[in-house]
Amino acid sequence: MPAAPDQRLPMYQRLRDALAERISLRDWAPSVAIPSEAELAAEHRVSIGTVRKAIDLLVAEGQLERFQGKGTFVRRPTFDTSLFRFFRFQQASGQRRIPESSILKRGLAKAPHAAAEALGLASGVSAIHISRLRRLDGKPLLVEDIWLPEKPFLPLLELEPSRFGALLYPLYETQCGQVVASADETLTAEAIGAKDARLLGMPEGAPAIVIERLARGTDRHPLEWRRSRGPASQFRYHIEIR
Amino acid sequence: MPAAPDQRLPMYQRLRDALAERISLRDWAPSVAIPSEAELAAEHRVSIGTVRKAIDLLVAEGQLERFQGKGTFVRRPTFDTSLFRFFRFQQASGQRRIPESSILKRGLAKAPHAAAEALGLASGVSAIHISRLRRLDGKPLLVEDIWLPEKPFLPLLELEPSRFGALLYPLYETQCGQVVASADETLTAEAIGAKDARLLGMPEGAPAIVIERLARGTDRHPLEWRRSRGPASQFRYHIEIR
DNA sequence: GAGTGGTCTAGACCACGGT
DNA sequence: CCGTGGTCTAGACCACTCA
Repeated sequence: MPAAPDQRLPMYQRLRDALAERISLRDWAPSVAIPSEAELAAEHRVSIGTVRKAIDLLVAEGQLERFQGKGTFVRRPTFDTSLFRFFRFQQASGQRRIPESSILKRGLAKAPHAAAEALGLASGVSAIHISRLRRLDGKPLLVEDIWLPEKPFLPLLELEPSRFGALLYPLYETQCGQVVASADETLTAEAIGAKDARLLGMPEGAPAIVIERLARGTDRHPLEWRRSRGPASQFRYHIEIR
Repeated sequence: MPAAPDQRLPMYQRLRDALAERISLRDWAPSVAIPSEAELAAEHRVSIGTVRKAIDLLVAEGQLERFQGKGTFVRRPTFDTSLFRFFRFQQASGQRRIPESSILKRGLAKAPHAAAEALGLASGVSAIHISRLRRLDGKPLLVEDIWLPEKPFLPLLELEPSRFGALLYPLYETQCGQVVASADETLTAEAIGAKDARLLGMPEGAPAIVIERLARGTDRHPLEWRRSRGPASQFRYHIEIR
């Protein structure tokens, strides 16, 4: 997989690639600093400035984090750029809140086309399906359908539903050894169906924001696909153009 | 306006601010290179590395563009990160296309609350209103309501409607001397109203993507506020999370 | 105080664009 | 050919964290 480093590439690019590979191989735990800039410079026979430039790239990509005086660390994604962030949960008092979650369904089922394709499964193959409703202060916010490949995620089928907390990704890590390292999200809007409308307490046919997420592991292989729906009236997404 | 440079700030930050101010004062035309790194280094009595770091920041912000061998140039925003980009115009054959535009209305009117607030106008004050329908290959895509402060934009009221092309920003520049340098966009979705539904050829109450844009001049003062609506079925927005 | 990243310098040579 | 930005070096000193 790791292609031979192209000698025509600048040194700092090759160094970036070398470091990126060690990150994806999980050579360095996120809690302990990677080797210092001086050590990396000596190890790779380059000057410290070149190391800094390679690390600059990885920091810009969000793969590393620097802390002055402490060191440089492998970064875990915080999902603070997720589109979900733009559902404004009424009492928008500033700080982030995690909605509670109740499992509506959990089992094996034939994956729908979109899920199978995103996960790279043969069409018609069965996969783990989790359906849940997320609420904030009891008020329904999102309905989610989550699809996972059977292989590494089987333990989830045996876990007591009460042990599913508000967040699934820590569960993937502790129960299945899978770390979510990145994700792709797609936003669309559509008229809400009768069933989801009932769950969300909104009129049938009212506009809903639909967010699809494909979560990937450290090697960028697909881990989880989910589709979430929530009332469009509570959603505002903002960007700046320069 | 330009605060006294804080001596505690790193040199490259102060230099960035100095360059940013010259950009916003339009000292440098976008078509001619700004002074070379060596010249800026000499002028500000710093090393070339410090100049490079200051320019790095402005390039990352999208204010400058570098071309090896040619020089560094002031960048005009291309709006290629605009949310509008994610309306998929049927034959998505890759390259960008600019929808045609027909003016539905043009005149002075009392600005609605959202427009007045965004533009910093006293509520109830009258402003220039342009309403238009945008099509691609004859197929309606977007309805737009555009609001402009009377002051610099009066020439637009006297311009023959036939001279409004597909793009307004070049007109703002040639007719009113106003350059759009940045913008904020907000995305929501709502059920389409009867009138817009008719214009867009979609069923009343169907979900529509609503994009509001506040365009700003070089000094970041608000120039134009617009609200655009289009069928949600043709919209897909994608981001990556790391 | 030892070790980390953050800032800054003053050079060298390379790659590219235009003359 | 010259001038531009791109890469790379080998140092210096500062600011911060932690023992």
